Amino acid sequence: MIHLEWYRIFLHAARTGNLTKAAQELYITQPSVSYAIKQMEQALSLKLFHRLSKGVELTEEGKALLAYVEQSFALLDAGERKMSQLKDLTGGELRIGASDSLFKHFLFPYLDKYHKQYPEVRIRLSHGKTSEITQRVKEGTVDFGLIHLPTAEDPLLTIQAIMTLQDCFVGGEAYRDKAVLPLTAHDLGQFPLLLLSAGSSTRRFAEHWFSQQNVTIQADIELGSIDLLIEFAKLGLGVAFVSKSYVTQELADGLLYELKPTVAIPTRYIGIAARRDTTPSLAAAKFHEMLMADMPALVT
Amino acid sequence: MIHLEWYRIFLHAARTGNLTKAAQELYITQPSVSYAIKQMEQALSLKLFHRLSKGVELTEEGKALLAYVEQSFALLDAGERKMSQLKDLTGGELRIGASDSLFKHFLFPYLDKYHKQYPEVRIRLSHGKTSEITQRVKEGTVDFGLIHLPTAEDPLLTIQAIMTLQDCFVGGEAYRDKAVLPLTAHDLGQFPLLLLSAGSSTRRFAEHWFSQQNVTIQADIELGSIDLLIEFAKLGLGVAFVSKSYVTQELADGLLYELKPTVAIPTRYIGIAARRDTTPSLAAAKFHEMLMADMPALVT
DNA sequence: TCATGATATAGAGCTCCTTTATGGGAAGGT
DNA sequence: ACCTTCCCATAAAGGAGCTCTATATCATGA
Repeated sequence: MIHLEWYRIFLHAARTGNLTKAAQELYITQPSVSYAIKQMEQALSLKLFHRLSKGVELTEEGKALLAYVEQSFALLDAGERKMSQLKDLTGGELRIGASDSLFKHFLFPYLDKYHKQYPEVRIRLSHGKTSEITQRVKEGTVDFGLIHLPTAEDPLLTIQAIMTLQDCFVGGEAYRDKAVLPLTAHDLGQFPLLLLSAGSSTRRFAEHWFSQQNVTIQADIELGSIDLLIEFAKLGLGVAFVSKSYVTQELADGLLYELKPTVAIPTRYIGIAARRDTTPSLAAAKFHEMLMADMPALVT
Repeated sequence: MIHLEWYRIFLHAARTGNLTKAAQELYITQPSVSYAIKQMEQALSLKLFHRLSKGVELTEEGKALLAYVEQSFALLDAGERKMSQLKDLTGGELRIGASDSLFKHFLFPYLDKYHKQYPEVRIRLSHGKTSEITQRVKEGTVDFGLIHLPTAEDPLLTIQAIMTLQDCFVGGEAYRDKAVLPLTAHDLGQFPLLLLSAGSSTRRFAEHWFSQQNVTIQADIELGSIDLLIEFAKLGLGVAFVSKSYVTQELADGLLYELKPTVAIPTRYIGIAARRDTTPSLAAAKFHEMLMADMPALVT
């Protein structure tokens, strides 16, 4: 078996054509290089160098070997550089999966900040339903997932609540006078409702809230994007069910009005799901750290 | 600095996902593998494996590294296979340079035999003038060269005579009666002469022989190919100056007749030129051996 | 709770790489 | 011719660090 360290010595010797110089480059002594080359030649049972009076020169066989070794070492060097990049986050990638609505309204500012701090880290986002996100976390396809809680326990996952989410009903100018007194679920159900598409956890959550109060609702307008939901509400097309934090600005500006329900909408939690038993990549760990630094302490 | 042997251990560990198995594959103990991986992680200052209860699993960084290491090792393996081929002559190449006329009439049977014995060795031939051949030998572009002697001494070359060459004058049927008695150079110069093109060493040799006897000649027909020279002579177009061994058959068959000169044509030598101080490649050494086995002992 | 199968750690041992010292050959200058 | 210089090979001693044995520790599953 060829001792791999020999290849390094071979490489230097071949490039310099001088065992003494090769030794200097490697910070070892010339006999050491001599010895290594000799070992190598014995192992391969062929001569790699011609010994000339003014140094060494590759034999044809040596030249052939050099071609392979050079390429091989170039790869290893590239690998080590890559590792170094990953280490100091000047490379690598951060892969986050999240429920559709969380990206823009929750994650975006952090991604922006992260990207500014580590511009070399490639950010890959994938969205999907909560079950798809957790699956990707388990597979290792994403570093971690952000999901709405509660979700099913899974022995392979750690799930940690990191943020509260307070939903609310909002309407445009037309609902200004409706916004004074608390409304029953039934009352709210009478308005044209602007809801996220069926399948989203927010939609399920809203339906659940209504159904608990024996109100069956039907979305008048169903959209895939929370932004559009808010825009439509501003235009007065109906009452939207959205997270309060997404419309803080609009409420303050008087573009939207909150319709308070008689029965409080439960607080929801945003959770972060990661694989148990695995250390996240450095890129991911840094992001996690950044996220947590900003979060109020929560009882999980 | 990463000790390269670590990579081998890393590779096995990554592939098996089990340090103990990796150790078995490498015929070392598990703590040895543990130790190596740890060294490596410290050297790169990042974690390469997640330690799970049922083995190890690559981290993202580890996966990235594995890609490089696998490719790199594949190359080294390929290199070792190549060396093995070169060693047992199931690969590699034999590069011979020779003066034009030598290939067909001298070298061909050996090349044929060599190729039959080592069909995997690629044979590359290059022809040119003697000076070009020796130049290629010095550059290492060819393993060795076959040339007509004498040639200039060169400190970088070893030149060894390996075969004698006896030139002669031959003519066709028309010269049958001329072939009885020895002829002077002057007599021979009167015949239409069939000679190799100017520039060839055979041509120079012939001219030299004539001029030493104060005969100035002029080629009536000048050809680049010895075969054509012989054909023309058989057709009776004149007297050709060729090596006797090339026309042995024709002389025996009575297709050509030798015109004996009064002054003997000196014996020439075919020599083999190789670089001094360098061992030939194995492919070349074998050919050289095969060549020499067939040669009569010669005083150089 | 015990057995099993992993990895981590500690400490001793020994391999084999490295070093120092030396020799010899070739090239180049005097 | 002789001396100097440069370079590689060899011998023998020394030691760094890999490897081994033994053991601890932890997780899993029966």
